[in-house]
Amino acid sequence: MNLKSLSGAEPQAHDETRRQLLEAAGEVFAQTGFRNATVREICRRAGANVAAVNYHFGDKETLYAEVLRDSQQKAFEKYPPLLGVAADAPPEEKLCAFIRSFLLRIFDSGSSTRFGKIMSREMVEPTGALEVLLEVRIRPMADQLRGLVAEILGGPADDAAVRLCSFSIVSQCVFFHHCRTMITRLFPEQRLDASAVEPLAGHIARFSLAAMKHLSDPETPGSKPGRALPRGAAAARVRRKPADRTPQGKRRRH
Amino acid sequence: MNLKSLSGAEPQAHDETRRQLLEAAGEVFAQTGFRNATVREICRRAGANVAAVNYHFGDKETLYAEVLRDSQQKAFEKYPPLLGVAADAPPEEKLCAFIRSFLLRIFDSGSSTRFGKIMSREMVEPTGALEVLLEVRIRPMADQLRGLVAEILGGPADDAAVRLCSFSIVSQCVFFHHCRTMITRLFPEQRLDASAVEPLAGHIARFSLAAMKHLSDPETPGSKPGRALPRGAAAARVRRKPADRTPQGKRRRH
DNA sequence: TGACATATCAAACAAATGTTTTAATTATTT
DNA sequence: AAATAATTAAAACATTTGTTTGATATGTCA
Repeated sequence: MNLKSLSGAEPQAHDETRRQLLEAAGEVFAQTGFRNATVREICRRAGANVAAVNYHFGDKETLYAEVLRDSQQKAFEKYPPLLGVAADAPPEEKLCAFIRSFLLRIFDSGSSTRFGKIMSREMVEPTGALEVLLEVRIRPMADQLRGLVAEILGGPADDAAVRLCSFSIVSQCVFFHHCRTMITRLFPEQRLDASAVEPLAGHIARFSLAAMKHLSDPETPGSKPGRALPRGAAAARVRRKPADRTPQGKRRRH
Repeated sequence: MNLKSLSGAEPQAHDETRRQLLEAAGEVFAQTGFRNATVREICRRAGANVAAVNYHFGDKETLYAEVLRDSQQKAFEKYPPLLGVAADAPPEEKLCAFIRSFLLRIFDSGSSTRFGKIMSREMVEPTGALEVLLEVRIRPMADQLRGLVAEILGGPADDAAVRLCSFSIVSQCVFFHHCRTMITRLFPEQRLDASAVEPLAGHIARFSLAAMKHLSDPETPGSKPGRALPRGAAAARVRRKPADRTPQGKRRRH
C-alpha cells in the first residue's frame, strides 16, 4: 500500500521525496554545517529512508552543493544587489541599496537565511561547492561594489584604496552575521534579525560614506603609514610555573 | 627500555608528553577545528600513544579548552590591546594601537596565530570553552573600545551610536581573518600575513576615524532612517521547470 | 632491592555515520 | 494485464573515532 497517498500531503509524488530532501538538507546544513550534518537526520526530517540521499543525489556532497546552489539562487532572486534603485541613481544611493540587500540576504527570516548561515561556514571551512559560487556570484558583486566605491571616492582611481574601502564596507555587513554569537552574548539588547536590517544598514551606509568622503582629509590622524612598532616592549614572557603533575583524566584504578 | 632517553630530545621527561600534546593539539585544532580534529592525529604529531590525550587531559574537550586558554593567553601577552601607547595618549592614537594589536593577534606568524584561527571557528560554532574567554577577555576589550569610541565621538554619549561604531571598527579587523579564503581567491595579490598588518591597520584607523569625525555631518546621504523598502518589487518567483527525473546516484543494476 | 605510583602502549570497545545491497513496492509502458 | 522501470525500505557494511582496558615499563622512595 502507498503510504504517501494515505498521508495526503503530496501534490505530485514524482520527485516529492527529492524536494523534501533538499528542503530538510537546507535546514540541517544551515544549522550544523556540512560535516556535522548527518544524512540520517536529513532523511528523518524529510520522512524518507536513509538510502534516499544516495539514490536521489548520489552522495552527501552533491546534495550539499545542490542546497548551496538553491539557497544562493533564492537569496539573490529575492534580494538582488541593487534592490529598488534606478539604474541612473547616484552611487551613494546605490551603495545604500547594496548594503541593505546584503543584510537582507543574511537576515531574512525565510528559508533564504540558509544562504547566510551556510556562507558563514564556507568562509571558515570552504568546500568544493564554493568555487562555482565564487565566480558566478561573489566576483561580479565584488566588482560592482568596487565600481560604486570608485565613483564615490572620485578623483584618480587608486585600485588599492578602492579595494580597501570595499573591504571595509563588506566587513561591516558580514560581521553582524558572522559574529552573531558573540554580539548576542555581549549585547543581548542588540537585535539581529530582519527588523534590525534598516537601522544597521543606515549606520553602515552613513559610517562608510562619511569615511570615504573625508578619507583624504589632511587633518585625519593615524595616516602615518611608515609608523614603526615598538615590538620589544611587550615581548617579555612570563615563565609558566610547574603545575600539579597528577593526570587530569578520570582517576585510574591503581 | 626507555625510548625517550634513546631519542635524546627531551630535557625533562616529566610532563614532556603533556606539553607536546598541547603543542600538537594547538596546530591541529587551529587547522581543522575542534570537531574535525582527531585525537589520533594529535597524538601522532605529538609522538604519543592514542591513549595519551585521555590520560593527560581526561578527554578531547578539556584538551581543547586548555589549548584555547593557552593560545589566548600567549596572544594577549604578546599583543595587549593598547600595545605601545602611553596611558595619557589621545584616544585617536589609542584606537590606532587597538586596531594594530587586534590585527597582530590575528596575523602573527608565530604559534599565536592559533588564537585567531580557533576564534574564527568559535564564532561560527561556539563550544563551551568560549564562555570563560568571553567574560575574561572579550568583554573587557569591548568595554575598552567603546570607551575610546565615546571619547572620539565626543558630545553627549549615545550608547547605541557608540556601540555601532565599535562594531564597525572590530568588524573591519576580524574580516581579514574570517574571510581570508574568499579574499585570497578574489584578490590573490592581497597579502594576508604579518607584513600586511601595518597597511591594513593604517587603512582601518583612517577609515574609521574619518567616519566618526564626520558621522553627524548634515550633508552625509543615506541618513534617512525611516526609508521604506519596496519589498514586493523583487518577490516575483521564477517557477522551476520540471527537470530530468533520472536518479543522480551511481547507476543501479536494474 | 622491592614496593608503589606514574606513564606508555597495543589492543579492543562502542557508537556514529556514509554508503551499499537486496528485496519489496509503486508507477509507467506495452 | 503483463512487463519493465523507478522508487522505497530494512538491514548490513565498512570506516572512523573517542574512549577504555589490561599489561608493561619507568621512575621514585622506603
